[in-house]
Parts: sequence; structure tokens; C-alpha cells
Amino acid sequence: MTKREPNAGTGTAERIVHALPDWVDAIVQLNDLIAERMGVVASDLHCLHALNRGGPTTAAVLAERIGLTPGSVSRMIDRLDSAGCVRRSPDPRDRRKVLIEPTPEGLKRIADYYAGLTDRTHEFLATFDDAQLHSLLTFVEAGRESARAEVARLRAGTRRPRGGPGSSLPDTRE
Amino acid sequence: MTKREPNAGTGTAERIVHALPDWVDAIVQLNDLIAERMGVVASDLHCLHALNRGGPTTAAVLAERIGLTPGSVSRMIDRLDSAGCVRRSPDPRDRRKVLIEPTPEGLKRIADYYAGLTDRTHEFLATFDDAQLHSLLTFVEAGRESARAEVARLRAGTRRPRGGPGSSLPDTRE
DNA sequence: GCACAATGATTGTGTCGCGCAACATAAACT
DNA sequence: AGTTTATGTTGCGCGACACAATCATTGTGC
Repeated sequence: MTKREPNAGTGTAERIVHALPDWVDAIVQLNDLIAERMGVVASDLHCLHALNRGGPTTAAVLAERIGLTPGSVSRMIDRLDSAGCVRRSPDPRDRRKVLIEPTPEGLKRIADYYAGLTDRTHEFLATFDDAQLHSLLTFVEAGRESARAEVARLRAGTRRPRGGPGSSLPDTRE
Repeated sequence: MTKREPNAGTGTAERIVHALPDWVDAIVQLNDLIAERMGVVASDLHCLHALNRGGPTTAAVLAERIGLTPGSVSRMIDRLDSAGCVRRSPDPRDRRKVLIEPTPEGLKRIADYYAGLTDRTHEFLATFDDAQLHSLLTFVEAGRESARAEVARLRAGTRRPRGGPGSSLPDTRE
């Protein structure tokens, strides 16, 4: 397909896969820091992101999205409500359900905290031409799908919710 | 300062910045899952990554790297040691210091868990030509630096009110 | 319409990771 | 030598999460 020169191309690929974990690490650090600034926990900020991405939903759906139990989500909503980031609004059609929706203030604060990062990203992407943007998008989507596929594969592998510390070594690979 | 056509380029850029958080989210999920499979916590796996990246060091340096207190790192090392992932080896020149180094078994298990993801990434990068790889590397490094810059800026902004229960709402909002 | 099961959110209880502070040991300084 | 600093390890409390029980609401069969 493409001519891969052992010096240039392979080295660049190595540098990419080497820089990726650091990038993720910096993002995680940033999320943690922003959560701290907003008076919530990192998980709560994750919850807010899930809300922004998927729209307002009930606590159970939200729990399913972020991988927590409904009970934990309930107290999480308590915290986010106390911090003024989300609001509980009962569903008129089913009074059991409670819709969780982010408040405009919370949305603004989040957008404000991430404005610097998103602005820089947009500025940087503006220096790319169309072909570069396309290959970039392909890579990002491929990476996302690879990660999701790995998650799905490991999820399908075994089931180990919260085992005791005695069986520290659950298995070796099969 | 390239001509940004509203249809093609901007849309692709939007899709990129839209896919990035999902990618990070999937990575975080994967890390959590792998940590669970290894019988440790997500923070412990982060510690192992820091160890792999920066080489064996003392507990204090490790604590500085991953942003935890030495006390927490000590117990973290206990867990990782129980799981057979790291080993404590006293420094012969300074008997206060205890060098933390990953065990070969731990390294193999980690590499094995991430093998699928890294292999796919390498395969995918192999389909890129040299120019694409270079622009990709530029983007990844720029994103990493942007995130680090944001972290540094927020760190410089205010302090850590971690211990103040009364100051749950540090700023804004009333 | 009323009793029963089903669904959804909340709350009691325990576990465990983390930060803070006190402690033990070892090196460095005077 | 004695004192001070450095490094790692625990006692303690806080808080987030999982699990199970509870309450409220809806749907279903009689």
C-alpha cells in the first residue's frame, strides 16, 4: 500500500502510540481537576458528560451509561444537585420516573472550564486541510471503536464484580 | 488560516472533537475493566503505567507522579504486591528508600491485556503514509500539550480545598 | 374497583481507597 | 556524640460505591 520507510514512518507511529497514553493521562488529570473546581467528584463530572451527550434521562439509564448502580447514582444526583449542576424533574407521564437534566448554570460552568481546551483544538484543526482532517477523523474513530471493542470483549470474557481480596490472583489468561 | 469550507472541513473537525471525548471515555472504561481483571483498582493500574513509563523509583517519587500522598502509595504498593504486580527492593545505598519495580509477571499481564488495542492501533497506523503519520503525530502531541497546559493553568489558579467540608461550593453561584 | 406483581427511585449498612497526622527508622548536619 | 531532616509506614476519619431493603407508582388479573 504505502511505502513505509523504517526510519521515518515506523518511528513516527511509535511516537504516536507512545504519546497517546500521556494524552489520555493529561485528560484524566484535567477532568479530575475540573471536577474538584466544581465541587464535585470525577465520577460526577463523568455523569454530567454522559448527560450532555445522551440528553436528560432517568437515574437507571444514567447508571447504565456510566457503569454505576442506581443507588450510587441517586446519591450522585444529590451531590450534583447540591452543587447546582443538575435538576430533578418528575416525569408527568410516569410519576415513578425522575428525569435528570443539567441546569443551564452547570452547562455554562462546564463549557467554561473546557473552553480553553476545545478552543485550542479547534484552532489547531483549522490549520489542517481537508484530507488531513479526514485521515484524522478516521484515526480517532478507529481508536474509539478499538477501545470499545476491547471493552466489549473483556466484558464478555468473565464476570467479576467485586471479589474478595483473598483471591487476588483471579486467573492467568486462558 | 486555511479556507474553511463550512460543509467539508468544519464538519469533519466537529466530528473529531465530538468523537474525542467518547474515545477517552472508552479508554477509561477499558482501564477500569483491566484493573478489575488484574485484581487491583484503577488507580493501581495508573501507578503501574507510571512505573512502566518512568522506570522503577521510590514511593515518594511515585506519589508525586500520580498525584497521591505517600501514605496512599504505601498501601497501594501493598495491594500491587499482594497481586504480584510489583516488588519492593530496598536501596542498598540508602536503606530508607524502597525502590518499587514491576514484576515480569505483572508486565506480561499488562502487555497481554493491552495487546489487542496496541496491535489494532499499529495495524491501523500501518495504513497511513508518512505525511499522514506526521500530521497525526502533530495533532496527538498538540492535544497532549494543550491538556497539560490546561492542567497547569488550573493548578496555578486556586488551591486544593480538599479538606474543607464547609466550603463545598468554592466559587460562583451566589 | 381491589389485590397482587412489576418497575423505578431512594435509603440503611458495610467495604475500601484516600488524605492527614503521628510514628519508626535511617541518613545528614553541627 | 546529639539534633535535624528525609523516607516509608500505620491510626484515624471521611466519603464514594455496592448490595439489599424500603417506599412510591404503574400495570395486570380478579
